[in-house]
Amino acid sequence: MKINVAIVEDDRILREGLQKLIEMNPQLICVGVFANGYSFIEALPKLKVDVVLIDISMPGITGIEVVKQIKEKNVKIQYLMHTVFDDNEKIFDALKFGATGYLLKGASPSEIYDAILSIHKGDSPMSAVIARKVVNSFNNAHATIKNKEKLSDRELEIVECLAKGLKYKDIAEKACISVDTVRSHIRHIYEKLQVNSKIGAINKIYAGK
Amino acid sequence: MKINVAIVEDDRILREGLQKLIEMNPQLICVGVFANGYSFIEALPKLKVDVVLIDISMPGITGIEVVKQIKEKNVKIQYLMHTVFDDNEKIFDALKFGATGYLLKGASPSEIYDAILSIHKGDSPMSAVIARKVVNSFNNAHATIKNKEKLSDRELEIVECLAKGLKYKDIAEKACISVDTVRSHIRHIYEKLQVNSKIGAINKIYAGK
DNA sequence: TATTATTTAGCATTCATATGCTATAAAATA
DNA sequence: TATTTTATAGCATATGAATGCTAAATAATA
Repeated sequence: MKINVAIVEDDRILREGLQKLIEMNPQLICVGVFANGYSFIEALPKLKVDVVLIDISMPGITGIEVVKQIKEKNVKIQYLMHTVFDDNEKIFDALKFGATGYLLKGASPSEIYDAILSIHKGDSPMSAVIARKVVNSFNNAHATIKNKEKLSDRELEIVECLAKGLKYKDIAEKACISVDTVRSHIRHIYEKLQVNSKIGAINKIYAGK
Repeated sequence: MKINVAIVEDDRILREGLQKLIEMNPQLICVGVFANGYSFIEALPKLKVDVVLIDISMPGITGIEVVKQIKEKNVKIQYLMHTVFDDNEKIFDALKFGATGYLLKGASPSEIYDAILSIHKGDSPMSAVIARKVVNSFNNAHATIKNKEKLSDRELEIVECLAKGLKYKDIAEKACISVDTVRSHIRHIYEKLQVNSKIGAINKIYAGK
């Protein structure tokens, strides 16, 4: 089964280069080439696309906006964001909206082929440079784990309930204990974590992201 | 400058294979080979290590535990986790404790070399399969962004304060408005997000991670 | 221009939370 | 065995938060 690929790229040279590259590979079909987000979104209803290779930042509607708008209607299309590695925040925004792969500008033909096949398989091709940016978003998890260790199992269970927004009464029912016992647990939790509110405790346990 | 590499791997065949591979590369120095986490932790004080290639799951103390224990003392060492791709939760745990790269078992010599050089450069080498697991942890961000869009700038500002654990009085001071106005904003926020508590609102705006 | 959204502000009331103090049995640990 | 941690429970009180109702000026939008 061949993979249907669309290209969205404002730079003419790059766009045509990518098109030729896709057309040269017998496993891929180039189903559309677009110079901007508008024309792609417009053409989409008539298009059968598996993978979109899209420039992350284009004049007018950006690649991120395209992902955002289309993901709401069509979840299956995979977006391989074409980017330069110092696009920091944009890289995260695209991820949040449902992009699943990154291709650095300047990638070799074989890297481009690999990335398209990989993303179509359900993986997330991305360079180590970009992966590091993603990995770093896990960095402060270390402190929160140390706080987690301060609490007993039962206490952690209570904090989980707090994080879900349950009231003391709800927690009492769920845990089959009295409201006063919930209070007691929470008192201990606050002491251990050195906080004095539900949100304070939650932030110590599930901080950052 | 050569890169000092340590190997921690319980499987003898694999361990010796990796050792030979490292020793064959003139850019790398194998400063230690260990059959388990204990002996590595014990030897560490006398060792000058840049990159540790470590099996994620070993009998006794696991690779994850090793990362966890050592990261607290020595932040600079980079951990390249050696793993099979269906190790799902372990992969996340290692990330949280400070591992920054993944090497699949069965990787080719050149992939191993690339990964070591890459992680030492400050990037995060990992296969597309593993990257996808990481990327998927961003999946529910979409819903939260849509909720964010429902709020005005001022309201978002208030929610941020709530998330930090500020009280109404604190928020009023910080925003230079009256406590009643804070109340008013929060009332509107709750209506828009269809919630009835601070934590409910926070979860709608900063959900999941 | 008419309507809606935003930002500001007030007051009263009920409900929820935080905290001070106490207490007991079981379990884990020194 | 002695001590500490954990899980349970109670009561009283002060503080904080949620909600019901109102209102008015400005900004944005239909």
